[in-house]
Amino acid sequence: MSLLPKLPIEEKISCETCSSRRHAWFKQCSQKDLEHFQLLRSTQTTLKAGDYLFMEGDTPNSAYTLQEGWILCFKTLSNGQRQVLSVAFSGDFLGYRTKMNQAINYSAMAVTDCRICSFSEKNIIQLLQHSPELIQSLISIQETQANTCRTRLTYVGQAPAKLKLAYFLVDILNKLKMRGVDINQSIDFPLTHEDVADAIGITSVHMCRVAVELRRANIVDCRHNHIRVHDFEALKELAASVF
Amino acid sequence: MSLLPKLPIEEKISCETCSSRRHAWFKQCSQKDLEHFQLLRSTQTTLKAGDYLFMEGDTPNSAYTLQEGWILCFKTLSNGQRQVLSVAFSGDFLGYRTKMNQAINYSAMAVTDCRICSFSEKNIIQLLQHSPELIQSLISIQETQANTCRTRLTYVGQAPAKLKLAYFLVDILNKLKMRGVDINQSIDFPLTHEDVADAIGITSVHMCRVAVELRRANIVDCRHNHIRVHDFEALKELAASVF
DNA sequence: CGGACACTTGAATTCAGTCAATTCGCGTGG
DNA sequence: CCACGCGAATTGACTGAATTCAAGTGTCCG
Repeated sequence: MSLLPKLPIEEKISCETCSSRRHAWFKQCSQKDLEHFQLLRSTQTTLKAGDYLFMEGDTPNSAYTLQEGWILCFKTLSNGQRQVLSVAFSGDFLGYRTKMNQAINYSAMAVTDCRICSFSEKNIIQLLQHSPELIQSLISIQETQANTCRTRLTYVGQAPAKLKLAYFLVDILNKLKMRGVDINQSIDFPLTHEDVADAIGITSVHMCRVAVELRRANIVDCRHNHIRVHDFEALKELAASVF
Repeated sequence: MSLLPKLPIEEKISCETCSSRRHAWFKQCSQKDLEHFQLLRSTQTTLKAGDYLFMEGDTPNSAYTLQEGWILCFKTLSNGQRQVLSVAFSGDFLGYRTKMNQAINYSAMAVTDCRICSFSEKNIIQLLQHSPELIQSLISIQETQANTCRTRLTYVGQAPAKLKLAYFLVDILNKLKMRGVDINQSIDFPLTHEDVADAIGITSVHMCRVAVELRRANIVDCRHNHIRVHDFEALKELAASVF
């Protein structure tokens, strides 16, 4: 069995019942707006683990709301290294550019099977014209993404590896928690040591050493597609010690 | 004499004649809109080198357009280290948040004397309601800032010190060039080695070593408030080799 | 049960950090 | 105009965190 249950090619899910709704672009919409919103949804698709939603240099004419699954956004360097920019979860909005005909400058790859909702440029423009709250929400999403990136830049630039890892994990655990995951038991965690290493700017070998250290300290055990938090308080304390 | 001529406490400059206009939020405004814009400008102020525009944790009720001068945005860590997030120039828009009553999570400090144009939250809201192009422009500004941050994160996380420095300098030189500075001669450069080091995630001692290396290679000489580019092509080539 | 990939570990190396001592350059005040 | 003082830049010696290389071992999944 794969990590997460394969997503059936199922009937389209309505916006109203979509599990990602609480975290998505349209979280503040009224019932009436939601109906309109749904009409302008272009397509609903699935990705298999390993598939790209888009690649650096692509010019996708849509933006995407991730309904279910994990997606990794990253930039690739000329020497083949990656910098993971963000991990996207249910509700996250990806691929939007002010000018959709301009190339996107990072890649997005599914790390698990995913279900995704697409909006064409045309429909996005119509939605934005229709609803001022959606504009507000879009600006707010961009702001959040920028803040996350600034924070990441800060700890990647300045903190030692152990704290980078702690901060990164707390960040992800909080997001999972908000989505109803019980972090007191073993959780599906589809990122490899290498994925995490690329996110916090260290090598996978060093990532492993630091991971071992946190495990031996009985704080958190993170490997083989699972994470088990033994002492969230201690982990949060480590993370908090950065700022 | 100070690095840059002291800014006289002069008469308010009109938006129309403001030197930052070409790079600013309102760069696409019509003549008519510009007049309206100017009416809603709240105040025009000056900062002395070293002054804070705002500090992490503040809740300024205005956003700012930098008219003239250099401003450094940075986050501070608990151990006293800084991560410089961006260097702002003429035309850059600072301090905006979707909810202006929420605290800002980084600081902005003048590194030279600056002239600044403020917009109160109330007036920003009115401007945005008045002009859809301003909304568009705001989203576009946010997008650019996020892209810059993602790029910085990538090279800070993955590149060796020499390439980080090259990329950072090319970035700044390009911005200066866009603002009409002739980069073929010695240029005012008010950042210390320490400022640059904090931007690219290394120590000032190591920054110095790398700076010496680039100088000995006859590529660029950067110290004591001046930068002199000897071989911009070579510098750009170094920077380009990151991605 | 076997193959692939993820993870682990050790040893050697290297890039960058730390500490400390000068030197340099600029602005101030005599 | 020169001397002084201070912050910035430089240098050397040493330390240390993280990388590299290489050889395992463990786990998952078909």
